[in-house]
Amino acid sequence: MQFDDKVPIYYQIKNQLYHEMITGELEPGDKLPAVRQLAVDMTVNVNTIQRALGEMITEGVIESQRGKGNFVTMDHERITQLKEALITEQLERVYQQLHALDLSDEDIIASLQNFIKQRGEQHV
Amino acid sequence: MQFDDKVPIYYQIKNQLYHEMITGELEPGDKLPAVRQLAVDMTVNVNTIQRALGEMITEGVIESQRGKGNFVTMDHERITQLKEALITEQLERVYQQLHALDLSDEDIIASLQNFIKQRGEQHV
DNA sequence: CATAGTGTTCTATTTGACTATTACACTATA
DNA sequence: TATAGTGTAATAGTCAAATAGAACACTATG
Repeated sequence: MQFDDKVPIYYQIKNQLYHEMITGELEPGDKLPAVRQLAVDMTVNVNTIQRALGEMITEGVIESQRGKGNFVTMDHERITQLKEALITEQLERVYQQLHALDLSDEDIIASLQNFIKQRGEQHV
Repeated sequence: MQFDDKVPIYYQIKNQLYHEMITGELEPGDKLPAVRQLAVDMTVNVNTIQRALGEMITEGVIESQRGKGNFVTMDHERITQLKEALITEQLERVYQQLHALDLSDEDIIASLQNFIKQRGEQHV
């Protein structure tokens, strides 16, 4: 896995796992790979995995069972909330940033539409 | 100035200065505040300012004159390129992130439009 | 009950970011 | 030419993130 060296790795791991939970790659009740396996997969130290999981356990999206493994919460509602929160967070950020670059609301939408359009043309 | 503790401060300072150059708060040829003044304004150490400016000097957007001060490049073209690059960077990132959250191209545009609409209603 | 597979905890070490402080180099000007 | 205002550089110290490695606690199972 490749990381952005401007953001803590444990933080990026959290986001990665969030994504898997939201896209359904990981479903409620699913068992996560063992921490040592995750560490290997992500070419990262076990402690770093533990740090990411620790926060997610505190947040209630993952439940840990000593000796058994780590499991995605059965609380579907929580996953839904998580997705909404992540989306809003992203939109909020890009809005703030582009607004700071002097783009109006209309400019922002137009530039995104244009970006996606061009992207579509490139990736055919 | 408030910083996001997930990203290096010197990096956020660079972005702040970029923004000022792009919005016209700082124009080509303008003299920047003295490094010690910037340090006070941003409640940050001089070395941290220096680190940010150092990179911007390397990039060619700021020119330093020992004993005189730091100045925004006279190269308008460079500023324009900078703005384009920053916008694309933001769009690229939000697109990747929302795409990873299973949103289609249409979903992404719709959610942004909806976000801006709701925001407009709130901030009246 | 031994063993393998889990999560958990702890200590030690390294690295990058940031701060604090001081000194140095150059420019403008009273 | 002295002084104030600038950028530049160097040293030392603190802190958080990450790594490495070991040990411990619990569960399942042959």
